[in-house]
Amino acid sequence: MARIKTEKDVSRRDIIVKAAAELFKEKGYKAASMRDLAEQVGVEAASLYNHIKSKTELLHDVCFNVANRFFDHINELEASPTSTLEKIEALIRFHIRQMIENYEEVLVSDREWKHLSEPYLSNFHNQRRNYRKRFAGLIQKGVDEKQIKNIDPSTSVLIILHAITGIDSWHRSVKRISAEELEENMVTLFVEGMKK
Amino acid sequence: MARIKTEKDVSRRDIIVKAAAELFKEKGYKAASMRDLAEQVGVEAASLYNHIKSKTELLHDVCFNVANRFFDHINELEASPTSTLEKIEALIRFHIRQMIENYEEVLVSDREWKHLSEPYLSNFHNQRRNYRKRFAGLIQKGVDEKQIKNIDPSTSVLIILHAITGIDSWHRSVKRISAEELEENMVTLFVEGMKK
DNA sequence: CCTACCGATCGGTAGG
DNA sequence: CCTACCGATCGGTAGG
Repeated sequence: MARIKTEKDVSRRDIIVKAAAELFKEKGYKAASMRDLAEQVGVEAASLYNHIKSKTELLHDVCFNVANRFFDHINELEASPTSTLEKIEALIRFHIRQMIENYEEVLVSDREWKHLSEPYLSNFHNQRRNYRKRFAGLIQKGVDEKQIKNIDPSTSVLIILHAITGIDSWHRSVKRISAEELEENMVTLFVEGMKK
Repeated sequence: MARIKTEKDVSRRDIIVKAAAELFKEKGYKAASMRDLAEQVGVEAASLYNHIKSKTELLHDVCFNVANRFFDHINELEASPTSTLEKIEALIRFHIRQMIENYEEVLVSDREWKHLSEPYLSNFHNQRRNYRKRFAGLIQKGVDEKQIKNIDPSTSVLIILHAITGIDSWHRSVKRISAEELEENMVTLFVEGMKK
């Protein structure tokens, strides 16, 4: 008789993936051991394998969850009837919010994806380049429309994306400014900095 | 009879440290093995230990070399008779140039320092916080002098520093813009973005 | 600088 | 979900 997946199976797995994201973020993928993860979840290391296939599968899940979220957003955005500058601002705001609400997964996806194994490694790498190319395309359009200073689009994308991942320390900051303030601070620095 | 260090000893060690920086940058500290490093240097793994004490010592060397360079610079800068805005711009330009000329060491120092062991870990961590506090202090001063928009200084420092480390991909970029263009692009985005 | 080898730790499996 | 355990790989040492 085939085993039927209960809801408990699903949520148990989700707990493991979430804990893995935290652990990978804190220690890095290689330095985080399955025994660490098991301890955090409250089981023996061997028991994890009733819910997952491998350590690399955990990394895969985190990376592609994040990637899919960003792709869904940029697909929607490109189809929307807004101005180029509005699209760029929306893209920046989405990245900031993802970092605020979801920073562990986002950081793991950003920093640890190189530890993926093939064919997922190439796949992820290509998606990443595609996304950045589309982002740069929007900035190029803004330059062409003379709404944005004459800056190099792909460099700007790199700078902006890395700047946003930089706010991870904000989470641990003692005298925290609010998420709203943070977002406005960043948009000021970038969008105003780019505008003609 | 005590062994006397010849010049060849010194340069051999330097070669190992340099190769370690490249390897740590490429694979991450944990994923880079001493056997990888030995292969790159062209000896057996055991032979490395005639020149170094441990793997962690290599990381220590890279991290503190970089940290010292930045500290020397900010010390000199703070003592110089220039305006606040000039100091901030000089600081940004120094970071950019370090990334362009020296990016492997800088990136390892930035990304892998958490794998240092005590007491160096705490030491490095404190230095890092001190440096950023002084950088934020300069921005605060710029705000007080009404030369800079009313942004949160410590958030701005985070954003700026991460943005600059973001240009590491620029090294691998196909249609490279020049280092000078890159620097001007970044200064445009930041300094202009901050100015009132 | 090499050969030989160590104890520890890793991801993962067998079997219940 | 656990106990018991595997082969591989790690950083590092001994001895020459």
